[in-house]
Amino acid sequence: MSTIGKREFNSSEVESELRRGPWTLEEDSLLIHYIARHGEGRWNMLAKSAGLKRTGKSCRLRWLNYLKPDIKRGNLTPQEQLLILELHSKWGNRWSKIAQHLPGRTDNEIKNYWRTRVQKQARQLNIESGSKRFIDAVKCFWMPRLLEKMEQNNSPSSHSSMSHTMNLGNSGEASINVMSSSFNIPSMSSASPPQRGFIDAADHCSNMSHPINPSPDSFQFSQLLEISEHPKSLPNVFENNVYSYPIQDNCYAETNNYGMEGLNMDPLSAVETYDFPQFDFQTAGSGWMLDSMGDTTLWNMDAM
DNA sequence: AACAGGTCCAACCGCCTACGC
DNA sequence: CGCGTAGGCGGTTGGACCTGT
Repeated sequence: MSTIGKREFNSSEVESELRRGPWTLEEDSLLIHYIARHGEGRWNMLAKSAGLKRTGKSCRLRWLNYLKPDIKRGNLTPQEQLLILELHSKWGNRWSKIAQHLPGRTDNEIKNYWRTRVQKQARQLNIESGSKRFIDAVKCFWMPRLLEKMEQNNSPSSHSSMSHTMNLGNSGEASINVMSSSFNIPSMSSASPPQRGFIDAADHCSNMSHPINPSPDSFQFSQLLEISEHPKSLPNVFENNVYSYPIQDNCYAETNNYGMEGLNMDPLSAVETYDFPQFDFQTAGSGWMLDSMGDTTLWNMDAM
């Protein structure tokens, strides 16, 4: 056994001079060209045949997370963030499963997003990120805000709601248009007494019990996104800001109108009327959530 | 300019499962 | 059934980069 840097290597690793750490352009090129000619799979053999001094695992990871042509780069869109939040509330840390529903995004990227942004957010709010409270808080506050942001991005000069229909295709695939103004998120200014905080609002959300079919007066976001655990095909999820998922054949019937008249989505009335007695962030001012939505990423709490 | 602390993400690690023998 | 191997997954880490002082 010998030591290189902080890590110990066994003799076979040293003998075969396996490389570790960042990939060089030359290595990337070797891998890309080899896969272009011979395809993916049999990674250990591939590594040897391609002349790479890397483990098969390392090659696979490099290809899947970085080199594959359809990998999307750059910040996650609000739509993608929204979908991650929803899917995580549904499936937990099943990153690869979640990634299947975000074409071009890798499980690693989603995992990193969750750990660096979402968990950080939860820490700052003193909520366990996997807890029901946090999920409820996400559904009550951040999902509506993301939806609003999506709407703003979609039609920056208008406050009109996006059009929303759902088309069930022949193959069991459906496109779901999201009508942000159609969510009956409990209005904080009316449904909750003053001086109640973020957590209480989350509790309020969690106390809403709904049947599978949304009623005009009550609807939870998760009911909108009944996504098949076994997609029949990789969907183009966010084309033209329209959700498009393969869904189970027997779900959804009435989705184009949730009767959300009177919904109070005004962030000021929803948030500013509250202080947050349980959290330190109340000292940051009442515009914290607005500030957090000012960036392209939801979880920018620098303003706090 | 220099430094410290924080953030982000590519890459690695260990564990698990599937599969072939 | 037991064993070895490959591939896949989620968790963790190292270091480059960014930001504030």
